[in-house]
Amino acid sequence: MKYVRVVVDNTSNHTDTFYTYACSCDEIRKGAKVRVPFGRGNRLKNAYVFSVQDSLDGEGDPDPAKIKKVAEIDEKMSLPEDLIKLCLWMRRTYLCRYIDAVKCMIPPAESAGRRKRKDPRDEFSDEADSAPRLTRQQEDAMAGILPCVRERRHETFLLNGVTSSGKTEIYLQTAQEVLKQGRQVIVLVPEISLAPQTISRFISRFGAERVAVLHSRLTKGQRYDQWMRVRSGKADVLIGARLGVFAPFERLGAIIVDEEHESSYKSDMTPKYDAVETAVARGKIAEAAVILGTAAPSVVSRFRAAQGQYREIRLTERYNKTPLPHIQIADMREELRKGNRSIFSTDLYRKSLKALEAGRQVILFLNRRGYASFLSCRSCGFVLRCEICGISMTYHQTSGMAECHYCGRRAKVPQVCPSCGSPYIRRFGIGTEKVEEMARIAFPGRNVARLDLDTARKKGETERILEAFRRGRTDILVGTQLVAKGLDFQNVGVVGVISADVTLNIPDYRSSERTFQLIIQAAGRAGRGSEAGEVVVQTYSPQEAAIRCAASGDYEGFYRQELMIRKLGGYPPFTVIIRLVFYHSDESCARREAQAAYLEVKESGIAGRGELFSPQPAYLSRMNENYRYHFIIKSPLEKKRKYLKIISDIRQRRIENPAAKAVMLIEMDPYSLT
DNA sequence: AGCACGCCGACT
DNA sequence: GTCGGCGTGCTC
Repeated sequence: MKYVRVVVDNTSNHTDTFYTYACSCDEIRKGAKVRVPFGRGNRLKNAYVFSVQDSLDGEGDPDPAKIKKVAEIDEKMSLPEDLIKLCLWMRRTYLCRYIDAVKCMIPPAESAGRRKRKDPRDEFSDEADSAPRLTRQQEDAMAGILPCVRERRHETFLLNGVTSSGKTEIYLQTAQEVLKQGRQVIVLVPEISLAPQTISRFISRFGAERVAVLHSRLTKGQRYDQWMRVRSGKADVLIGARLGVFAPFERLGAIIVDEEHESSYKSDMTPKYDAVETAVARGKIAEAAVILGTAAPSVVSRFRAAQGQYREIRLTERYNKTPLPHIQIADMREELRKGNRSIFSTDLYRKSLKALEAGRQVILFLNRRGYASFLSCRSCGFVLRCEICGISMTYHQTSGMAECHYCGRRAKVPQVCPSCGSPYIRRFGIGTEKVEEMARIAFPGRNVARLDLDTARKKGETERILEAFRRGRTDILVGTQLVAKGLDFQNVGVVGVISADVTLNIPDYRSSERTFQLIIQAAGRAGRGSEAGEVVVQTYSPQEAAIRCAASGDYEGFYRQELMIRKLGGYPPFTVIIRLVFYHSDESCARREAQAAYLEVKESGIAGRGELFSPQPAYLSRMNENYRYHFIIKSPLEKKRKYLKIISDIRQRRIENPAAKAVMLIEMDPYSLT
């Protein structure tokens, strides 16, 4: 007879603990999925085994008289042991429930219909392909990675390689070695729909039989099938979006994260995990190598590499030796002075025209998020920022005031520019639709298409638009960052960033980083074929480090400057931002409970200067009939544990207190403050 | 979250 | 008597 501690699949906050059951099967293992009688009705519930013991040792164990027996064991749906450890890590790190973590790792309930379904791998050809000769730099990179794989120890590599430096080949050869060791490999890509080249290269190298694909766009049935192929050992290479990090491999040898800087690795649902951080945690637990690949590392990853937590490997040469495209900055203040009020600078217009006449194509980017309107001077480029937080303030229609989304500070909108006295201080906001319209007018007779969230919503539409562009039926493609990510078109002569200021001025401490990334990525879209390409970045803030450094390809310069700003402002990697959101249909409820939690944190006395900010309505304060209040903690790294303890105690007290009506959400390093 | 228990009023 | 209303409290 064994005793097992299980987590019961029950959405209740009140059952987020271990329950002890007796089990007559001695072979029961950690990670097993079981069915247990639960509650007064003894109805069978799904549960997962978190530990197995031979006897009841008293400590934390319940009254033996209350212990029931495990009803059945579902061997084929069990989880590997390292994932159970990862659940514990997730609960600790993101303050989610055990079951929330488990739910990330199991496929959704099998659908009733057992019809034959389409396999997501079918879309990819599997023409066999063999490993090419590596460049000298690639050889050196492999020399760093291979010993780690062979010795089966954990290490995180930050593979920092310029666009087209052959990072994918490094991934392939690392995977090759992992498979040779009889182990398995996970490859994460930021957006599966935009990475078909990566998938087909893995399928070509290893054969579709060994490869599984996992992402949220699959149907439930497809996801179940792919999950089973991994679980049963039929596949040993998994390519997936962020949830692929939870693939149930028993003998994980490596996790490869492509484009590690991408924001899509952050989950927007509970638990709000960060797949990159989770990959490193799983790599440690499973003693697997982790490779974070990127052309421009996130500030946080680069900092960790500098601290020695990761080992950085650089690839500075392009595989085909074509030069990186030239990036030109167009100063839109100057354009205004010259009387150009259009959205296209003279240079972007001329270069585009020339490229189109030469039979080449043009991509125009604009990253516009509907609600984010900031205040900017069109004469000098001044942007209204919060004096305390340093991030741009957002104009609120309702109050007519500018507000800081971090600390809640409000300011009157200045009539004239505080910096240069010009009256042209305006709310900023044009969208891709406008750009599409203007492009039609500016380039008559050319085919213009638009790709953004609105057009991508329709199934198959993204593929159709991209295919039309690939075949040259479209001359000009207007889009949001959807177009910037990893697309490989050979005939793009010009890439235009319509307004780098839009990303630069979203109210978030990462806005500079995102702008830098966006420009580097956008530039990577130009001149991928044999001929060079040109990039024009339009901005009202040409002096900004993110823009200057991106244009000159100076990552180090940007990184140094940005790190200094993060240090001064108390932002990651020097702190962890913890955000607590409270929502309820009754406004006073949400406000009162946010205030109460805030006071508890405050009265604990651990918050130093500039660490704790008082509650305020969230930007979209009324969402789905709910009123939302939030507050923010900037926790220095060494205090993270203490803050998490306090917050988890608050959560526990709220569970026990029936007067706590609002829903409390906890977010670590939130991506945005909506 | 379920689900049973229980203490109340309204019905056969 | 006993059926069912929903408030209360526990789930190994």
